Amino acid sequence: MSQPAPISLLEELTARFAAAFAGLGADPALGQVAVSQRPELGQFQCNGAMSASKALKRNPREIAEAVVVAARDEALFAELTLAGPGFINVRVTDAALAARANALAADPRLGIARAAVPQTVVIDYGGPNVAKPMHVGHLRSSIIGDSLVRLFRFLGHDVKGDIHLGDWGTQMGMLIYELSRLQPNLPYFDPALAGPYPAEPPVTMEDLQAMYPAVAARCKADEDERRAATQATVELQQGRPGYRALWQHFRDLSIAELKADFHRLGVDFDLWYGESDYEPDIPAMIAELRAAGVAIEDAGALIIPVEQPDDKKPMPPVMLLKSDGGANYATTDLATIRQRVRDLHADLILYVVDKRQSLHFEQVFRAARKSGLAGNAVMEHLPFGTMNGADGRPFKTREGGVMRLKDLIAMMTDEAHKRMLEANVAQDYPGAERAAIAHKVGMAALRYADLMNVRTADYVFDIERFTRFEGRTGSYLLYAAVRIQSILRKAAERQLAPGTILPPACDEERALVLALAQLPEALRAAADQRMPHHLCAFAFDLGQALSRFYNACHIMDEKDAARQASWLGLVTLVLRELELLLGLLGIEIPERM
RNA sequence: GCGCCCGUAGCUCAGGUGGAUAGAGCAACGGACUUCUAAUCCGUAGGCCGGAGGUUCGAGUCCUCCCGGGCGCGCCA
Repeated sequence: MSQPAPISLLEELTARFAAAFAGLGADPALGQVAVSQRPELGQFQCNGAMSASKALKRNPREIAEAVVVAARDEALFAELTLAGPGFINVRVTDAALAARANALAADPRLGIARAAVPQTVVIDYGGPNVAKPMHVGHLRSSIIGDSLVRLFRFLGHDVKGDIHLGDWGTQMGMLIYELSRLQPNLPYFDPALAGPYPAEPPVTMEDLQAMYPAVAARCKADEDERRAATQATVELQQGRPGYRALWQHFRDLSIAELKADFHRLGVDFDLWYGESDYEPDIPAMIAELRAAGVAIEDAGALIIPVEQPDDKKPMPPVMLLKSDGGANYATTDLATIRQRVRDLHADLILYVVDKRQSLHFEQVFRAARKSGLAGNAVMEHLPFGTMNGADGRPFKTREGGVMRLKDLIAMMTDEAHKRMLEANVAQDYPGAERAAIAHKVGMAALRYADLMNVRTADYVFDIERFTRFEGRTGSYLLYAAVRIQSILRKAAERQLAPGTILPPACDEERALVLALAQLPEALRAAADQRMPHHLCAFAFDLGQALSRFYNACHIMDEKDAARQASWLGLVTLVLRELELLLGLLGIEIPERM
């Protein structure tokens, strides 16, 4: 029933060398095998002999020789050679490679083990705000988070992706205040009235999006305006019925808009909780924190000190209640952790949030641990860098405003369309199919261009470069997959079926099998580091290995039927890995292009 | 001021726990198409890895200092 966890090729090689090192009395960890940096010398390498030299007080070269003798296995190793001070270079037999490829082909999970101990993982990403248009600042959080959701879920964890909507706090008070100024006669503002209120919202989404920047700017500039907005916020939080009714309208309008935007982007959430959902829990949480002596009064506010003796920097306390009695961002975040641990039974909580908020999360995590409300859950802030324009400043529209996600998606699709026209791609397909392909190409370009960067680094948005059909782009990978699909269709027409994969007969074929065997390491690196760019890099390497093979070996013209069937099996396997990888990146592959 | 992140080819970026000659894409130059979709592939050229010390048999990677850039630092979210 429960099958033994599959072991990757690299793990198998490492196990052999680890045993050999252990046999010499050295640390088995020194047996770590890596893909060779010098392909002309070997496919893999092990450098442990040099490190072992000190502990064993022996010449590294001697150690390497002894390891090679101990590891010897003619079925697995085609070649074990020594070089330099004690490098061990490894080549694997073609028979072993073929066996590995067939094992992958036979495994629905492509050799990827399910987590031995599945965890409940809550991933907090997206984080759009009600009434504010979603802009490119939310883009990275959304697509990185989405990719991590897909990855952790594939690895067998119980994943809950939570949008953590910004639907509470000052911004809502600002909007209510702004509407009271613009339309003071609405029933929501009549203190004598406690409802019922109209079912239809008094404003449209467009109105809200115009109101927010206006009122935010005035609050920033004018003390009185700010006070009025704060007053509205406090009254909302105290439950004034008209304000709650308005808030509900604003929230409903925004969610409808957000769902449409995220759908276009291909991002889904399991949970649509918002900050407001934790609001009722806050008094009880504060009472607990007070009772436990964790929260203390300071200068009229309620705080949790979180500094530690070994801090190298000043660590401000978490502000639970401001001196005006209002709750804060951090308060909501703590209440959220409390709920995720108590009700969702989270083992791991990942926050895909802008790197500028790292101090905030440091404080909140400390407070959550100190107070015990995090239980045993592990919390991690997964910071990401900014998407910049060509000027190196955060990406803006030509007019200098924030780029709305909806417009960005349209831009990407249009640009993809333009490229397709230039390259004469899909021009004879039906218009609806062509449009669908353009959307997929545009989204693939956007997601790949974003995810290929190391998460924490800033990157430059360059739509022309992203949508190119050449090089490290989403389109390149779609093309690789589509070419395989095309071959498999042609083969099916000729009644040719994929067969057992034979030992590779040429360098391109061998390199392709070797690339295929490295899938587990790519997924593991991406998951361990929570860095999807490893998936991007591996997908490109695999695509390139495929293209080389494709150029060198003409499948449909192959005369040897067994070899032809083997090649069909091989490219089927490549397609399955590409489908998995692109799927984890949230990239959809069209039937044809 | 204190703290965090970053500086690698003309441009955009990779570089597990320190390992051999620092890689890729784009751009440049030269090749391979009666195409299983050339959106591809092969080759050439391009580098004092910001600078200076140090640890080590070995440093892009670890430590210290400096230069240059980004960001953050109690009642915003």
